[in-house]
Amino acid sequence: MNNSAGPLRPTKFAEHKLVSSILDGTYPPGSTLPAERALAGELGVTRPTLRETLKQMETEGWITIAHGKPTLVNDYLKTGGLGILSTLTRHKGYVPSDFVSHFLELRSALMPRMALFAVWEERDSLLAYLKEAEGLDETSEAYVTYDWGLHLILADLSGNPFYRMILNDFGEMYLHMGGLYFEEDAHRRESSAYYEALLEAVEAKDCNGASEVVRQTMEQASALWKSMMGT
Amino acid sequence: MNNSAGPLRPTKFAEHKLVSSILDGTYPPGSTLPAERALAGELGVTRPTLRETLKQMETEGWITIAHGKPTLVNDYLKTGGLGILSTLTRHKGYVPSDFVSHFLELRSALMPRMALFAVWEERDSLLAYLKEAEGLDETSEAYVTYDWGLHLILADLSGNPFYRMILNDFGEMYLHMGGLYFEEDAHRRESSAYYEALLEAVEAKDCNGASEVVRQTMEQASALWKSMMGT
DNA sequence: TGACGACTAGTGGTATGACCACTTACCAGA
DNA sequence: TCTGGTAAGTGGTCATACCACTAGTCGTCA
Repeated sequence: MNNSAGPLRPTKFAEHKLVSSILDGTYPPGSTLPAERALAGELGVTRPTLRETLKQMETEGWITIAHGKPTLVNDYLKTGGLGILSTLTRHKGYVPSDFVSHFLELRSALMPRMALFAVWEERDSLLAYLKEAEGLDETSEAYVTYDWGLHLILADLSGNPFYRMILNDFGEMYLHMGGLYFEEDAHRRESSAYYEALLEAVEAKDCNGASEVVRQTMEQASALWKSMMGT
Repeated sequence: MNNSAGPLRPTKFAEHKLVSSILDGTYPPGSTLPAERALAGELGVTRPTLRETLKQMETEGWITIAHGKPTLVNDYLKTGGLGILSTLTRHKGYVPSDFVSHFLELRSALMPRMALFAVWEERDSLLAYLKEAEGLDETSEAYVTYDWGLHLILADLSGNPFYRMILNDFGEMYLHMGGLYFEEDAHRRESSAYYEALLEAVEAKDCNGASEVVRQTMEQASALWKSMMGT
């Protein structure tokens, strides 16, 4: 499993190089990329390969390609969708430091609502999942995986597909960041308590109660993170 | 301006054909696509062109490409991000009918929060924008554009870039659907009242009040739509 | 007989080089 | 001065050959 040292396939290499160049200011937003033939030469790949990469970057919102005109570099935070997140995550170091707190803030708006609908509509699969929480290994990986799975289940059961889609876009970022978060024993214990409280509310068929548990936990996590970074 | 009858460039044609084939069940989720060489032949395009299209569809979450294995068709509602929305919108007829109500539901969760932060942080540009509402032409286009612009401004002023990114993904869909919604005189009048109420709250520096105005309007719009479709 | 390993067909990945189509700006003619 | 064509630059497509990974087959060896 050559994880770190893999020579990178040309198409991946080109993407990585280009995104890096945009992020570090070599090709700042508003500027134009070199012509495809020239750019291909610089990167050491052929034009068809380069174009596959460019098309991908375009659908993610990094650039705008137009026939006859030079390719334009976008202000990705303004014009891009959530799709850029997965790519951004792979470029550690360029992820704005406040992205996590912004995500937590957003999550506070979404999760309580998802929980409300989820518990109301269907509880069986949710109950089954929550009961697995007891046997969790005390490892970071186990907790991130489980925690993210809980997010997804709530999204699915809410009946609104958009919740799931939004989470999908955040997936890579969450698994990456959460991996660090759950290294701490205290954080794992806190989450365990959250799972228990939620289980209790769900068993009591208490929609509003469950939603409230989620809300408090989310707000708390958000506030906790802000205070951690603030100091 | 050949809008409707344009012969469609090969790459666009291929995308449209493939997405249609996935949506109508020709290539159902879980199945595999024909080999690239064969598929290129069927579609009447060359392989490099086909591949550009496939790479785009992959980044949007429609399919999963793996070296050596046949290309897999995903269950886009499960694995895809919000990126598929723009493409989906272009395929009218296949947009699930309840997508609008689901969007309105999601919006109810997001906009009040955005408004709260926006009014708190900065009010000047918001005030300026809200004051433009009076001189709006009584046309559908004018209203959709303005209404969507208000969404974007609130997102930007909230300070959380994710709100803007989410809206960006919904952009095409909103402009399309909203175009129909604002055909009705009653709907335009209702929105006008909303803009006025919001302006009032913002001028009074009343964050919570503004947020509440937004919340009520969003909930009301959501409920209204559901009752319209329910009958 | 069973497990291991090379072989091979099928599929995606990349490379070349040529040509088509759109955009822009420059320049010649009215 | 205005107009229209023309040429250069850029993205879009084509055609074909070859490289690289996967999985199933089949022969070999213990």
